[in-house]
Amino acid sequence: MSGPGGPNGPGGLDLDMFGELDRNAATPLGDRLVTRNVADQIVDRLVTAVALGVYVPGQRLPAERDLAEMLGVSRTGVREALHRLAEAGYTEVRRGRHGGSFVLSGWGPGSAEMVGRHLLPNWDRFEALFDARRLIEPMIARTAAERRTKADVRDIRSALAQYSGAGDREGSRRADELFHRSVAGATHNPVLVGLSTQIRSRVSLNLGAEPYTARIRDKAAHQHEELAGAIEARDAERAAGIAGEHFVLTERMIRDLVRRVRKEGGEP
Amino acid sequence: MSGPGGPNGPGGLDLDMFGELDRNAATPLGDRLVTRNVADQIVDRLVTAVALGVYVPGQRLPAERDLAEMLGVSRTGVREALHRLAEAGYTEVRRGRHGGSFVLSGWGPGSAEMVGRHLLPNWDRFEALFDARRLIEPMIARTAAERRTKADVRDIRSALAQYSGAGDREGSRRADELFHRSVAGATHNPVLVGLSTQIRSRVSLNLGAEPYTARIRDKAAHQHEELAGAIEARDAERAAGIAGEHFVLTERMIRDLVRRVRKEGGEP
DNA sequence: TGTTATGGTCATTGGGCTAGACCATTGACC
DNA sequence: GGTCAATGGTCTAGCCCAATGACCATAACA
Repeated sequence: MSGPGGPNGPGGLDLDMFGELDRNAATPLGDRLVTRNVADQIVDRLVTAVALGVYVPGQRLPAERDLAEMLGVSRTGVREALHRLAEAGYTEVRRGRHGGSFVLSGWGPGSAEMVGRHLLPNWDRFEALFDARRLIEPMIARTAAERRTKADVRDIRSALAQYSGAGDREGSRRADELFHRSVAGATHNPVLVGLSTQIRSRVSLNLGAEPYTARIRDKAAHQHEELAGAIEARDAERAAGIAGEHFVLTERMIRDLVRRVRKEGGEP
Repeated sequence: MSGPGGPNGPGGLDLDMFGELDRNAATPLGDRLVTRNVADQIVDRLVTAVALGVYVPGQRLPAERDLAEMLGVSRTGVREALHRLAEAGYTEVRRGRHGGSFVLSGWGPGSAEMVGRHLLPNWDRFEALFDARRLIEPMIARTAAERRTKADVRDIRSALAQYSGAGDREGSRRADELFHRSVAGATHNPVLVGLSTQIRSRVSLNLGAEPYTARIRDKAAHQHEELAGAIEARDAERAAGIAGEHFVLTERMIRDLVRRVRKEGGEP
């Protein structure tokens, strides 16, 4: 990925979003250590959040001081990150009361620019993550169906209700997270819960995926219902099947998106 | 050992179940940023390498200057890491020519003391880890059987031969690691390879090493052969079944060991 | 028109890491 | 027995990043 002065230009964004994922493959101790800049990491997360649809064009990002506190980092680092975003053309900075960094139109989820810069350069890695998720999540769903207690069912149902009642995007996101976590929780295995959480958070945080549109949301809601039903009925295989479909849903969306951009923009 | 983030570094999937489970859940931007210490990262890598049998008891780790160059880091950081290892009792540092950091032996799993002091207090953790392994490894074996290429088969066979030729316990351990890694490698998914590796290293880390007797070794060797055969034959279900049995084998051994010690020593 | 929430700027401080030199110790080899 | 090369042990100078904290500038709202 473009080093300093690479294809993105001197002020460009260099998004290394995977760190040492496949480090174990080569030498016994792995590659050289990389200590990532604070600002780099923040840029990474913000760009991803925009790609995710967490922040849509026109929307304001959290204030510098807030971001600093949220991320447990000084305002200095946050400022540098926000400025890089602005220089790269992702955002516009306004001063004064109710000012802040605003996502520019044209840079939302699905923008060709976003895909070209964020997704294509790491496509192999995305494939691996998707692939792993497609294998692991159904396994977790199957196990959940086999082991669930009444209390688990209550938790899952409650998350489901919260998903239905969620009004905005952020609410949906939270409820979705809660739902999947409660499913994983039904395995009664903290290792699996952690694993599932991490995979989901990496697919979304590292990936710029899972855009929220109304249609997707409805379909996802339906699958959630079905998955909950299968788990409640202790129908392990059906639960696994539904989980598989569920995660293929967003995966396919992203594939379509990438394919479209590849055609338009030509091969990089 | 192995501080927050686990031995795989910030990019790897982390199986640590004692971290806050809801860290990534709520906030759309994810966890608080952590800039990991250089020394921490080196410690993690070294501990993992030892746990995986890359360096066996009695063996010398690379010299400070070499490690520094290998990892692209200054000698200062390497020194701190090595000293922490020594303080933690993993290694012993010798000076002079042909000196260095040497892996210590003596934290093997056979001793009742080891069981009482380390195994019992974390028993829940083991249960979860074993449980997860019992689910994940068969899945990996299944996937490997479906995807293996001729080259994969060659790798697996080669590891198998090395296992047969291994004379001592450490040699077996290395060959075992190599075998399982090559099986995971046949999935052609770096995420799965990392996951499998991490599970193995976690088990070893908590255990010192897996129990080892001639009988177990032979049985394991036999299962390895069978697993290799199933993968070569692309018999996914059989591969999964064998993998399941295989990991149940050592699991049962450890349970027996613990039960014995519990009886002798009384409940802690 | 003041208040307030925001970004803009600055100086200071501390920590972590690098780079390099030099010392101390040991064992192998001649 | 001496020599020497490889190794850990120590120290210093310096850099860069990040944190801290204060203050300024600006714009919108009441």
